[in-house]
Amino acid sequence: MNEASPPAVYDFASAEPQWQHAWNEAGCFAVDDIPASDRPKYYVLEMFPYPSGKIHMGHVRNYTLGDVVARYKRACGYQVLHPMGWDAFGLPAENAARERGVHPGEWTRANIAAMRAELKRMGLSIDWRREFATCDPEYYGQQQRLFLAFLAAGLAERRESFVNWDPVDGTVLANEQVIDGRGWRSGALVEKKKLAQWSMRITKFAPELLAALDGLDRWPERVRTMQAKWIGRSEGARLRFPLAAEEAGIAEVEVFTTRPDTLFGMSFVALAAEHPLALAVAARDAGAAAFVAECRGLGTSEVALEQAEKRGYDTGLCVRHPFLPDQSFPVWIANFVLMEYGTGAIYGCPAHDQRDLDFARKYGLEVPVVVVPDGEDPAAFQVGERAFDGAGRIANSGFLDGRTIEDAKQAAIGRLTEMGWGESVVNWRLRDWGVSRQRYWGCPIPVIHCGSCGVVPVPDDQLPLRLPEDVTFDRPGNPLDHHPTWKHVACPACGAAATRETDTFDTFVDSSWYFARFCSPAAATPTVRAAVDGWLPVDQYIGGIEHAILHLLYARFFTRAMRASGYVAQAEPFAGLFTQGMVTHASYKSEDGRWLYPDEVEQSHGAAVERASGRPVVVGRVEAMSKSKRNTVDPGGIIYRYGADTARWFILSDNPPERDIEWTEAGVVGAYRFVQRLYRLAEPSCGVRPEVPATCAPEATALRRTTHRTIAAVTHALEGFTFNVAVARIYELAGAIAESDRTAEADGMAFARREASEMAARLVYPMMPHLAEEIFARLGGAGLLAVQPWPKAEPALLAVQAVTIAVQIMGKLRGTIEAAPGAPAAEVIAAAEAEPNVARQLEGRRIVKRIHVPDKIVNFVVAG
RNA sequence: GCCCGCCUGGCGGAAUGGUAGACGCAGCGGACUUAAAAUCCGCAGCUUUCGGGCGUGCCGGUUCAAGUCCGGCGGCGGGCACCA
Repeated sequence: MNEASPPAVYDFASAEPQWQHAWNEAGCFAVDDIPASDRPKYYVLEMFPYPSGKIHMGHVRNYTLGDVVARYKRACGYQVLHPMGWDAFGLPAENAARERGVHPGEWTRANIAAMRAELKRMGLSIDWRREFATCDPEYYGQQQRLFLAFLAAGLAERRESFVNWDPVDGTVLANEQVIDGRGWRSGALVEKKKLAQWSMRITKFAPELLAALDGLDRWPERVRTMQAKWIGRSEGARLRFPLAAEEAGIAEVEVFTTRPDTLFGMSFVALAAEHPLALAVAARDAGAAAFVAECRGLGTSEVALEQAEKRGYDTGLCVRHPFLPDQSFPVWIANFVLMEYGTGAIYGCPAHDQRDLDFARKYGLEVPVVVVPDGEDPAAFQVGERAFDGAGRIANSGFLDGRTIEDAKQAAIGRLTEMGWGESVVNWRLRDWGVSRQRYWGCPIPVIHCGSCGVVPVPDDQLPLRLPEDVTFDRPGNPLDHHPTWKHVACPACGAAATRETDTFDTFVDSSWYFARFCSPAAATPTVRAAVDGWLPVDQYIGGIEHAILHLLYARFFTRAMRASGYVAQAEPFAGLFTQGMVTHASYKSEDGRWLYPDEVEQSHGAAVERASGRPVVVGRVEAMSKSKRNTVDPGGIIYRYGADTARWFILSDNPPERDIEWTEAGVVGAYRFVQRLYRLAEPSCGVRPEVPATCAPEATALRRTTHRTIAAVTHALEGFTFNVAVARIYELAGAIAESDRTAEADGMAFARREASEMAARLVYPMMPHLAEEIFARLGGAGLLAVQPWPKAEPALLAVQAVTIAVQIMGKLRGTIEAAPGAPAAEVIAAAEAEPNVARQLEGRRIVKRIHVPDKIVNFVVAG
């Protein structure tokens, strides 16, 4: 180092493409459709991207995390399936078509090409031969085949129903896609509309989708809870109240309740506005019709948000009561009753349900108390403005009096069943999944509507049913429907003139089985059993928490439906799930209120100013990167300036992967410095091929211990998904290598230093693969690091020679002593008592108890 | 309203009930340099009469020992929400 040689600089710009090329040439990341039997398999998958045109930092994080797992598992001897594809259907392509006159397919393909190039520059260990886009007819044709199988199996059906209509996007939305009463994409208030549309019978699997959550022990608890709540199992009773007089042929009202114990506390029945009986009344009663129309126009969620006011309309109808034959109860239409849940009708028990109480107070209905808290007088207990829904005893309820709530539920259901008025039932919150979308850029639903044959599947030999290319976007609505010829066909069954279904699938259908298709992406059938049965389930799935319900639930359903149709053996698609945090950044606003990109801002004299004008900038909060706030950083630019490894290293440093991470320029520069430092640290060992030394100086042994402890620690951290800790341990090893420079001449040090450098490269490989290959090659390593096995720590070097034992008095640290590992208690305690500071403090005090935890701690408990 | 998670230096964070603050960022000091950058080395929770005292949101408990376990409170974040 004394020579005036310029410090080595790692030229990532030439090294990164070179190593990517080398991996590609060697086929390091390719696996077969049918996994080989000689090694265990591991399927790593990151949620595939929508091809918007550019990758963003969320992608960088997602795919880096997956790549660390893939490269690590490969080194551990697994054959690793790590594919990439494109969630390529969807509305943005149609919007681009409307705005710029470019065909959605062309726009999408161009975006895919741009993003593929960016992802490749990240150096991901992906088997690119498996790449596909969901808009490829070869993919969506197989999806059509799956759908027809589901149709035949009764897992898909066409149904006339109220749907969520997004007036801005001009399409139907699934319940899952309505958030706070607004469309998840457009943000428009959703309307209710009755339409015939296709739906997937996800409710058929509700019990098993719920039960199987328990087995997903490598899923975050949070996601499992969210799904469980969404599926929403509740036990209760269904019961039928006969109407005092029939209305339009309707003789009774069926309700669902979880509180049959409070049946004696009933004071009314309430119907949803869309309930058949409500509609029947509305048909003859103008007041009812007006109220029903009002409820429908508002949308239930809007009411909840804006006013939360209970409103109703008295139909004038009455029902009889199973246990109170002498009384009758009024039937109301109420705005707080949901047609989608239960039976669309409830019985009101105001004393013990807050909503019912609000309603009863407003309309002057009775409030009979039937549950009394322990210690209260049943005759005197009254309910004010708060309903009582706590524990207590049943009262004023005939045969139920004195029972607990649970007992009373059973007794009431038993009596109802005997009387034939009702029965116990399990109700689910989950609704069937409406998949029809009135869109062009999606997978065509492969059915034909024939006047005489009804719904006829498109014959298998006509799949894929392709989208027509020649469509126009010059008017609102569905271009497929407007197409002059596409929808007109002869019925495959009878030959008569018929029309094609012009709706396409919700794009969530496309992403519900892509993980299965990756196993055999070119197959002439949706799946190849030996391939999917060999590779599935995905061992580690990685993506954002925002898909905790929608995508993950649909994929779970789809896998079950595929199993029922014989396409896979597995019921669960994802054995392990990891939800990553978001990438955040400070946001900036100019004086005149424009959002500024971080690139437009610079630091000047400790204050942020606008680069172009020098004007001060308001620094806003650190939040998720978003285009609207312009607080985004383009990964492409970062990779160009600092290299892929720097970007990967930064995004793995500091934060645990599940937590949000703040992207900072300083952090990136820090990561880049480490890339260069590690490269420089290895330099003295380049070309050195020392034998295992006969004797090692203590310094050399110490370095070797650090090296092997780091191997163990990094391995442990990678296994536990605590990549930030792995990063920290590698920093420590780098520090140890740097320190060893001072004793480079000691016995065995050349060997120890070379070993440390090589191990640093090998340990850093999953995270910074290009740099690792470069260092490994310069050290004289044979072949590609990408095919090297994961290093193993030598147990002899992990064994500690001496331990530092903390000495406490009454739990407070008073000193430390060195001891041999496993030293006998008496010896250690004696040494602890002799420690000068400890001895001084123990003077004149009586030791009551001596606690000795081997190799850890000694604690003296003293009197007084 | 209900459910879940989180709360540790200036900042991100580390810590199988056993020496709190590893590692990094920012900071400070030094070396090298005409100088700066880069690099390298070092310091660093607060406080102190230099013995020590205080310290992981707050209050209490269990324990020889609590960031960690238990109970309560507060704050922040997220999810669900007229679900009968």
